[in-house]
Amino acid sequence: MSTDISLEPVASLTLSTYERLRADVLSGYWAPGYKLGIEALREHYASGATPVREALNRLAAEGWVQHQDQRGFVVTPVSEDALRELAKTRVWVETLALTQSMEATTPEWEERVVLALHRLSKTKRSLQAEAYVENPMWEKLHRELHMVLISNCGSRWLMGFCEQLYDQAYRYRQLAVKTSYKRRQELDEHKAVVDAMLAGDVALACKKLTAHYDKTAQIILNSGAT
Amino acid sequence: MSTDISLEPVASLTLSTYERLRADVLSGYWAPGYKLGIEALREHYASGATPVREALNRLAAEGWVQHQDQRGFVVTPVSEDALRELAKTRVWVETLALTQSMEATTPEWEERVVLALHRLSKTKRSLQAEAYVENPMWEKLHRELHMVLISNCGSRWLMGFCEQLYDQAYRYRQLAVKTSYKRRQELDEHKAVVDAMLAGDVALACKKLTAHYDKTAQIILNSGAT
DNA sequence: GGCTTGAATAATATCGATATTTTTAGTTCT
DNA sequence: AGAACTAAAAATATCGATATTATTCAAGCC
Repeated sequence: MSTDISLEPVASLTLSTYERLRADVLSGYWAPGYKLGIEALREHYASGATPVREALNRLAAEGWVQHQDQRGFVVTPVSEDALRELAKTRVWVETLALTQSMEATTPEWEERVVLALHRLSKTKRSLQAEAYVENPMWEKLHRELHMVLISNCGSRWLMGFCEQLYDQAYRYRQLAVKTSYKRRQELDEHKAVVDAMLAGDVALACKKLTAHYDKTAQIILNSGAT
Repeated sequence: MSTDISLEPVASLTLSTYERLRADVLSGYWAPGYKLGIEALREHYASGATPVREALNRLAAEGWVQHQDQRGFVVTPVSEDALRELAKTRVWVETLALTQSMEATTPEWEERVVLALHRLSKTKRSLQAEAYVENPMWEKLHRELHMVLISNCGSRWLMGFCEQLYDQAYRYRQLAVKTSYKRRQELDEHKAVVDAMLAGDVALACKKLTAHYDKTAQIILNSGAT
């Protein structure tokens, strides 16, 4: 099954449909290239045509789905080239954001980073030891760490771009995980970035961050998921 | 009046409504903070509630309007701080894109840049000599030049971000123009960027581009439009 | 007088039905 | 057979009407 129904009072059907649909595209539940028929979605999410349509329009603007005029919506396809481009862009934009964050460093920000790393280090990547089973808490804290790292850059635009790129990369990660899950010492990689950041070494921090992303991209490419 | 009705066959009402609405927000026809009531828009654009709603959802995802749940849509407000943040981000992201473009330079790209600058130089900024009257052709070619300059960066994401920031800045320019129009030697500034680019001097090109944007932001801030 | 309460009002969000358009499938002609 | 055309079927886009939810404004209460 796909997403669960949240128990909290739902503000509007459009929003709820949007959020669930988005989550299902990110997780790979709706595969890249899949034709998202209005009627099918309406039924799947127990919603109406209007909310589904509005959700799809928002997702189209964000690049998660593509809209072919008069021919409906499809989940944005993936490709090796697209992944390489994404990874490249991510390195550029996020090192930029990290650099700016570090140049405006404050004790308060450093503490937030340290805390985020600590929390992540206390959390298991997989819910099971034998096989990989996504741990939502780990995912949440991982995203959190990356966002906190750039949160001091002073530009909401830049943070938004990083967020977008992070989520796009997450979809690729999800697709790869379905094929093969490679163990790796992610904590060390994160720690290297944070250490360099605490030392005030911008170049080293960017280098470590770049290495982290390059490795991620490489693993996904090798998995052959695309 | 706001936007003209295009004579070409319109693909879908949603798309047409989206495009006209977007143009009207960009031009400042709908002022920042203005409440965009569904019924009013439906009537203004001779469209239905569904197309209007879908257009607004797309614009919300792009940051042109804000959606308050169950309370409709408003045009995203402007502020001095927001403009400063926008200008700062633009400098960061576009110098990044320009740098990457230059590092991957090709004769073919250089020719496209030279051509874009030439065309812009042949076009008047204002349709009238005495007073400022926007020249749509100049606006088109100006945007074109900036886009061509970064078009060689190798990342659609990055180009998309620059486009978004460019259009956001355009709205601020439009608002400022309504207050006061300052003459300036824009062509020289553009030429300086292109010359540095042709000389292969990345640092200088970025410096000139930064100066260009800083000046633009300063003029808008001084106009007191925000 | 200021604050809360409660219709009346206005707007948004959503649904069900309809008009278009695209796709599919079948049929005919070369 | 293969191409081209046509009719039927399916899907999208759009409309008009309804249900819900905020907002307004006036009356009652402390």
